[in-house]
Amino acid sequence: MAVTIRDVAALAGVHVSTVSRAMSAPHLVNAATRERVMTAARQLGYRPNRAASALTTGRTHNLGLIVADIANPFFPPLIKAAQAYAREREYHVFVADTDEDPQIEEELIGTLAKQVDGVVLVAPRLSNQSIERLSLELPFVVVNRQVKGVSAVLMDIGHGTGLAVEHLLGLGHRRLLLLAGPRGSWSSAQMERAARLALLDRDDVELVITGPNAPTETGGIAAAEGVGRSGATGVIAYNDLVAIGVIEGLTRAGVRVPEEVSVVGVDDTVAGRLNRPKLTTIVMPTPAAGRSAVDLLLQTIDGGGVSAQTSLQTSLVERESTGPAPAG
Amino acid sequence: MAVTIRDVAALAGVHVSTVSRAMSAPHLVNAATRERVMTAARQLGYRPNRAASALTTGRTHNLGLIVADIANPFFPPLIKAAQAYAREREYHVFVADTDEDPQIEEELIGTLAKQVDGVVLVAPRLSNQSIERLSLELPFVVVNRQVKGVSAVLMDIGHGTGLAVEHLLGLGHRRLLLLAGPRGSWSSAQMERAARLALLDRDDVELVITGPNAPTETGGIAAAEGVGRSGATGVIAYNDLVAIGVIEGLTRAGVRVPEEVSVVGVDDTVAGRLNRPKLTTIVMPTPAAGRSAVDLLLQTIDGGGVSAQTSLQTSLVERESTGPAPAG
DNA sequence: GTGAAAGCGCTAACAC
DNA sequence: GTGTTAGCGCTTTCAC
Repeated sequence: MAVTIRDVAALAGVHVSTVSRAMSAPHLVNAATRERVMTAARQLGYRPNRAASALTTGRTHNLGLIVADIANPFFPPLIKAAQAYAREREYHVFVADTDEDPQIEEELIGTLAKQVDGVVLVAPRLSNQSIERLSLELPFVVVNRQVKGVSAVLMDIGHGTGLAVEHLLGLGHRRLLLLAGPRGSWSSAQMERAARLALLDRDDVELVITGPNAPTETGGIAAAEGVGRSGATGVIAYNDLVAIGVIEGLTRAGVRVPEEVSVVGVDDTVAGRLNRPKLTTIVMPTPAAGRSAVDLLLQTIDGGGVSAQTSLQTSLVERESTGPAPAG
Repeated sequence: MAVTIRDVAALAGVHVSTVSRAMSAPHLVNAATRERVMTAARQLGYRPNRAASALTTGRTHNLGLIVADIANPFFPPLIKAAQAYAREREYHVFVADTDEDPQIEEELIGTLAKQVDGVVLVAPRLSNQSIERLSLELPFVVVNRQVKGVSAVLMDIGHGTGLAVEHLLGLGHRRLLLLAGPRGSWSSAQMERAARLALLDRDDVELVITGPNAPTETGGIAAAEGVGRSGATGVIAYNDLVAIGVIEGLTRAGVRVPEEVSVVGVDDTVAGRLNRPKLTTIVMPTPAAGRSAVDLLLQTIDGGGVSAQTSLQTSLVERESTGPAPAG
């Protein structure tokens, strides 16, 4: 086997407990002794076994990060940032994909529980009730979801939606279509609320909301035909993928974007930046969300369970998929 | 704390070792006893502590997966597949990002070592020598890299490159440009070799190779101006991102794709599918690679360290970024 | 300031 | 077939 604390102790000529102290409570040990221990450790290439120390301390120095679909371009920047920040704080992170299945999600939490100090749940598919129950046993942070008593990182998509609505109104659009996301999606609900709110005092503007729509390009293509039927000239899609799909569907049907119909996405993924026309989209601060989630989680862990919330601002980036409403 | 094997033992009225056996070696225990144990376990919601058992068995049931950049669209499908397959086999996976930095990569391996049974290194930036040395201490599988004595999953990019060359020749292109990847990239080297090989007996065709290029859209934009200088009408880029960048750069310079210059990418990422024109690209079987890597790793772990290789076929998908060579 | 000893949750001989 | 015991690598009282 690899080198253990015993080997270090032997080489340094001290007891194992002294080595342990030298590593994790240096002030409790004589400077000279500590030096000898450290030298011995370096010489042997000693690395403490985190799993072993977890057994006594109850701290694994591991985190779980559970997402619905790693391959969905929304998640990778968040995962990357979370993982990078965790590394800075000397934590490792288990990344797991639920394939949008709440049962897998719950199972994953169960099997991960003993090996982590806490879990970040990104846009979970689990019910609030389940999350509340589980959060009694393990610190959680949810991203883009609000659950009583559970720390959360929220990207203020409502604000972004308001921006998108204003943008379209400014371009002269008077008939708007909001393509909702999957049933039960928190952010979709926020978008709907915000869009309604923004139009409350505008009785010259009509808002149509359709859904649920699959959060994918295919979902967007399927939704495209509804655009024509709705008569809307301004469309806000649940996410970039859906927006890209809508544009694709519209283009196939001979409808030009943005000349005849303007489309706004959500997320600001690579996909949207690469699409032609380049997508006007609501920017979700995913890297910041990843960092904040880990930060909050570590606070929750250290702070002994007080829940907190971080709200992150969204913004609108105007590119090529939106333009002036067609005359008439 | 949570429920332990002791609680189960107490409830079932047996010794802890019997519980342990009932869980991991059921055939060694009386059917009736096992039943009682299982019932007790279920009743209490008992979950074995993997970290604790790892202490005695030496098996953590965890894997490490180290990639250069989670946010690069090449990786997520691989990560997703690896993680899903690992879950089926009752393994959890630590995912870590090195930011293309070999030092971080090595450090990560070091800190992960004690907590995993093996590590998958995807397109590592580490030197062969380092990998060989590290592989003495821990089972590894490398993806798209060949290191003596280390199991590997190879995507046969050489074959794909041959296909791309043939495709361009068939379209009448006689002056080809290969945009190499980062220095030290195994797959870039394979591509160069294959391209040269494919043109060995064609002295009517000229091949120019330039590089290294950053494996990003920006790298591609930067490379675009070299295309004009080379006089090439057919370009094979190191990956989709570079291809997209080249097209962007070319377009800005007023060069039309594919009418004047044809561009082939590598990877078949979402990005390429979404790009306009849609990218003709060499398809990398990334999900299969993720699965195979985990499979090989588990074999290596169980089999006690014999190394093996899996080679995965690549193919070419023709879309809109390639076309007949311009006359003249 | 350092050593001795007990114990975290679990497994693996070894008895019986 | 089951209980006893020791021990994995580490931390944490408790003495001295």
